[in-house]
Amino acid sequence: MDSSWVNTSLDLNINPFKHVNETQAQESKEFEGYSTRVEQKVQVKKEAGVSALVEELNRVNIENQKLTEVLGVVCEKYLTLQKHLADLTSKNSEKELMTTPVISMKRKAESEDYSNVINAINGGNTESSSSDEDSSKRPQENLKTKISRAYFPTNASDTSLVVRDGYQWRKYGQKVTRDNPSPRAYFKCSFAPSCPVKKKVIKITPVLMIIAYD
DNA sequence: CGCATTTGACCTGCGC
DNA sequence: GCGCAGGTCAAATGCG
Repeated sequence: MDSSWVNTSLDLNINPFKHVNETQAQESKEFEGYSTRVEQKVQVKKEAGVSALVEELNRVNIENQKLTEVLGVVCEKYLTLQKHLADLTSKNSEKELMTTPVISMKRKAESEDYSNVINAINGGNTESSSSDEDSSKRPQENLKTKISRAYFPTNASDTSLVVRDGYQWRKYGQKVTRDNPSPRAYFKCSFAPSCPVKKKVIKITPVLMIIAYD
């Protein structure tokens, strides 16, 4: 959205009396012979109404100017954000191009998943956007397993993948994967013996972990 | 001693 | 069908 795309002016008619047409002028001439007393009464009423209308129109006009200014500021901020997003996206694509030859073409789904994570971060989403897309494309898979993700800040010096999220988890495995130098940890819910919930903790940057709940 | 964590082995699924 | 990589299991180990 650009400010040039939208006509921010409300195009308020601040002087409606300009647009009186010729027929109305003729009609007024025809009534010139009427008594002056009636005319004066009507004139007094008209003047009071006109002054009120002009006052109202002035108020609306000022409001219109203020809104135009606010809209201009909003458009400017939007353009700045859009530029920032474009920069981040281009940086990300460069990074992907550099890493693509290293990452095996196998486990394609996993690699795509990881890039979606980065995209989600760039887009400012805390929830992966891919999950929404997948839900429309592959509804049957989502019926089987519902995976949600959360991003968790961590210290760069903290090598443990233990996340205190208020639930009881038992770590049952840890694995180093090719697409990420830092290991990923696998946890099972230990809140109840029959609890089927699992979570996977992956450190995607030194200060950020992604937790995938299954 | 009991529980949680670690870690190497095994299983499973996907791509070629 | 084979090889590879992610996911899981279970014995070993550590800690309170």
